[in-house]
Amino acid sequence: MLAAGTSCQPVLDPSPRPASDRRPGPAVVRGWPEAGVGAPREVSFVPGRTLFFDGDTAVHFFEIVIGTVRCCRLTPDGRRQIYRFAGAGDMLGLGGEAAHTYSAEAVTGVVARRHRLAVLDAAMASDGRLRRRVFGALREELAAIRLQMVLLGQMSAAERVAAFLIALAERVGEPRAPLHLPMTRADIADYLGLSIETVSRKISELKRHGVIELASPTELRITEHARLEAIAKAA
Amino acid sequence: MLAAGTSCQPVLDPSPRPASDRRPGPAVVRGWPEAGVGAPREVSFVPGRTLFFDGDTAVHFFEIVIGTVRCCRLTPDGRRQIYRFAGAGDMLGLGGEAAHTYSAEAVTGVVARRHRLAVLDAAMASDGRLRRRVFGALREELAAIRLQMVLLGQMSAAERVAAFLIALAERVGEPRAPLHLPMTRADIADYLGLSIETVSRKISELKRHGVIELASPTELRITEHARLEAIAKAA
DNA sequence: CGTCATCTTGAGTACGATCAAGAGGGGTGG
DNA sequence: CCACCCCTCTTGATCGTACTCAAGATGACG
Repeated sequence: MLAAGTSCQPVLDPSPRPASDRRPGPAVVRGWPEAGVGAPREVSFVPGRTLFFDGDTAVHFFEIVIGTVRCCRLTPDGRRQIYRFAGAGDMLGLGGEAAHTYSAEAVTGVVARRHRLAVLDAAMASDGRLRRRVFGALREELAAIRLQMVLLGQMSAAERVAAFLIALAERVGEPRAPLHLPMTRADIADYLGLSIETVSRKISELKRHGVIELASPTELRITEHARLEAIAKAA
Repeated sequence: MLAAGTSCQPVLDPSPRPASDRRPGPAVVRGWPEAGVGAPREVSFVPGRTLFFDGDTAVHFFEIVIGTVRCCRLTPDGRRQIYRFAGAGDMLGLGGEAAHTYSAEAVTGVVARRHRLAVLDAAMASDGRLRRRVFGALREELAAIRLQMVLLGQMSAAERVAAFLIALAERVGEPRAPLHLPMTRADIADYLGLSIETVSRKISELKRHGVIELASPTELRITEHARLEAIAKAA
């Protein structure tokens, strides 16, 4: 299914496996040395595949090159909280935990650089740039997660959806550019602490009020940026 | 009001100022050198006083010696999310941000060691133990915050309150020991993403069902640990 | 003893969840 | 190529939980 060793592009599996398929499925494309952190390997994942599981012994950390990854936790009774959507440039599993405390799953086709955690500590001693970069990644993750806590604890459904779209648009940079939602409504719901139906309703409302245009469920454009920001008033 | 230089114990101000009093009010008790991170000073804060404000230039980080600190963010329209209650041994403001992204306020009388952030980077290069300790603190903060996101996004009011009490009890260690709540119901509400009334109601329910004993609003004992954990089923 | 802040409890309301049904779209097989 | 299936998304109706508003209880402090 997965043509290994031929391309850096994410190779999409025609029949993506369910997330419950409990095999980390990296296809090693190639590896090369990089200063400071040993020899990273570039690995790719088809949508739905898992980079690592909650509870796995933390051996590697990942640097995403292409694609979107959802970082999530499951409760014993099956509820899921996505606490982060990671994209190109983001680092995963940096905490240095003995075991990962969350699962990381490919939402789209994903290409990532895989580094050994073991060499990180030593490398950080000698390499100030690396140390500051790792610290910067942790800092950004903390800042983002704190914002998300305000969202989950204090904001209404409409505010959450508006804030989500704004954050997504800011990632892309261009405020007028069409926006692609790589994740499903279920993913968005579990990220925002809402039900699928509520997410769908609030998006429909924004469309009905002319704040956004919806070409398809996954393709939209923010037409009234100011109004969207007014709705997501809790910055 | 504050007898500086006389004691390490938190000196409680008889008339605590509101949190809106925008002066960081450390009373320097004494300073001494410590290996690796320059010369920390031991500073104390009366209840309600602020260690640092959201947006302040990050000059110091703090290590709590005594007391409880609430780390929070305010939305433009005045809603508050407390994302962490920090206690003895916890580190605050470690992110290394240019500016703090949250406020830290003393809930009780607080004594803390104040370190300069500027020397941290250099010290971490040479001191592996320090580096791992700082990393460990960041890791723990991330792990705790992720748990809190599951709580905020997925759990019911009853589950949140139960989980909160369990977490508090685990901090103390002794499961049968009487538990002191240093924070008000408003603090708990803003931490759990609930209203004051709901927090009060759920605590009353636990009391009515014999799961906890409530000597006073701030003094309780968990009598039925298993049932409390069953209520907070989403570990 | 009075005042103020916090906490508790009650009544009514509203927001979002749940249950349910139908629409749209992509992929597969006939 | 078309029909069918499945999955996702949308929309509607109803329900329940937690919020809001309101009033009283409790306790600390002057």
